Amino acid sequence: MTSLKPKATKQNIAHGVRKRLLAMLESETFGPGDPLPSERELMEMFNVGRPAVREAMQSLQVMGLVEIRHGGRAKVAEPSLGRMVEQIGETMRHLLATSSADLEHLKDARFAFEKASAERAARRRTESDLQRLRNILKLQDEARDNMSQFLIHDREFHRSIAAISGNPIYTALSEAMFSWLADFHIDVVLLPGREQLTLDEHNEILNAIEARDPGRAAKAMHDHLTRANVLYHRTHLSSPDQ
Amino acid sequence: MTSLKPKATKQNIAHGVRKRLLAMLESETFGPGDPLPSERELMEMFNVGRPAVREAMQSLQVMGLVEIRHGGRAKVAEPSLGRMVEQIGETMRHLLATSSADLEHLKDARFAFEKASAERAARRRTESDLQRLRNILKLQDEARDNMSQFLIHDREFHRSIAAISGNPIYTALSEAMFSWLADFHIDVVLLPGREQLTLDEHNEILNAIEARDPGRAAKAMHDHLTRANVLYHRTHLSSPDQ
DNA sequence: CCATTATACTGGTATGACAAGTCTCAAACC
DNA sequence: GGTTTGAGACTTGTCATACCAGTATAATGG
Repeated sequence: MTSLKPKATKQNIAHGVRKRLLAMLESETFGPGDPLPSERELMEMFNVGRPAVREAMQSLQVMGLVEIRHGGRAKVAEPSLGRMVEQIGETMRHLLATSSADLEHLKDARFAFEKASAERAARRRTESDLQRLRNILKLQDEARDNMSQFLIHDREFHRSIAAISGNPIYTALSEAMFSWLADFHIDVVLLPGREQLTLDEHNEILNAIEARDPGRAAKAMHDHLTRANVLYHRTHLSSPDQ
Repeated sequence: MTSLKPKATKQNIAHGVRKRLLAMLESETFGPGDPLPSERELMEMFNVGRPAVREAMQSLQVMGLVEIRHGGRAKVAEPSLGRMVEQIGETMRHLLATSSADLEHLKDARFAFEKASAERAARRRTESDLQRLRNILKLQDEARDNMSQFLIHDREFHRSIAAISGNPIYTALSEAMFSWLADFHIDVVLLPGREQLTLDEHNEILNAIEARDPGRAAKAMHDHLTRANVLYHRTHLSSPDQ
């Protein structure tokens, strides 16, 4: 018997079961919403114990590929970027909680991303896009006395700019970065008493996008985020910015 | 009957256990490398059964926060971006396998990311950075007859450009996007017989970075990726499935 | 002293039992 | 007839137990 085994026993049984289940999900036999076989059926199907099946299913749930409900059969979930973001959200929260350096890196990455997003929006925006942005800004203006509501519209403004790209990855990333940073009370853009400044900057971004001027849009976004970040540091840390 | 519940009930016991374990990991009592209590100890500690403990630990392993070895105690892992990428790698693979549209979106996002990366590299590059890039290009040139080796150096070239940013998020994302796309035989940049073209384009990117010309670097990167993508489409359109 | 082995750990898996939630469908009610 | 309700048969959730399979460590023999 040759000792050349390219596969051997990968890690554990559950891992093998997950692979087979993944193959099933990628085949044509299962589509989003379809119910999966019960755990008992699967353990007979794969000749493994229930723990192995449960572990594999649990793993698939964490991956966002199936939806498990107590008492009912698991259903095939529709793969979505939003679910993936949810998947790594808690991990990211833990990472940021234990490493303040990574928090700065994430803020920096968001800068670059939002700038690219604004540039792209300035190139691709349609009339309806502008209409939506204007509406959001109007709602945000009306909510300037309601901090939490004001923040919701702020988030929506950035999200919509990302959405104009037409690439759902942009939207998901915008949404994700915002919520990750918000978890750490870094509202990125907002400070009490500065609502008017935020609104003015948003307006400048909107004008640049309306004018189809990518460079101006990028600069407006950059100034917007930089100003907020500097203010944040001065207020919370009193430490100079790079 | 008014049913106003602030979602106090946990999903399941394992979820609660995971939360308590997470709190332990974020406290000062545990640092990277420290061994965790055994499953038996944890089930006594939390007054739950072993499945609940196992499920929670499994979840933490998927999140990349602990390392579980058969026969030994679990250890606290050092949180890292690389591990997070690994975490969502398989999910991403599945997502791309079931949605060809998202594949295009990912390629598009990579374009924008690599452009921003090149811009930033042109602004921040040091002499040692240039030295490293030149060395990689030299190795890639020498490996032009070895396709797999050629590709490794290609990957390293892009990774190094991202690394110049000084932000590990850039590096991790560059690595991740490259490997995700590579899984689908989209080598993004490489086609047999076009090695010299790839080398020339890499050289132009390097020159732009050396000249500290962000715009030129971005354009060079854009042309590089666009050319590769167009070639890819043309090749696969005219040839049957492979 | 070092290498080897025996043993007491650890996690991995299987099984059975029961609790708790969900679904189905037929009986009961209006 | 149409709607509600509730019993029963599913399902997953959890636990307890036992045993298998690796690992680490102490005891043992050179």
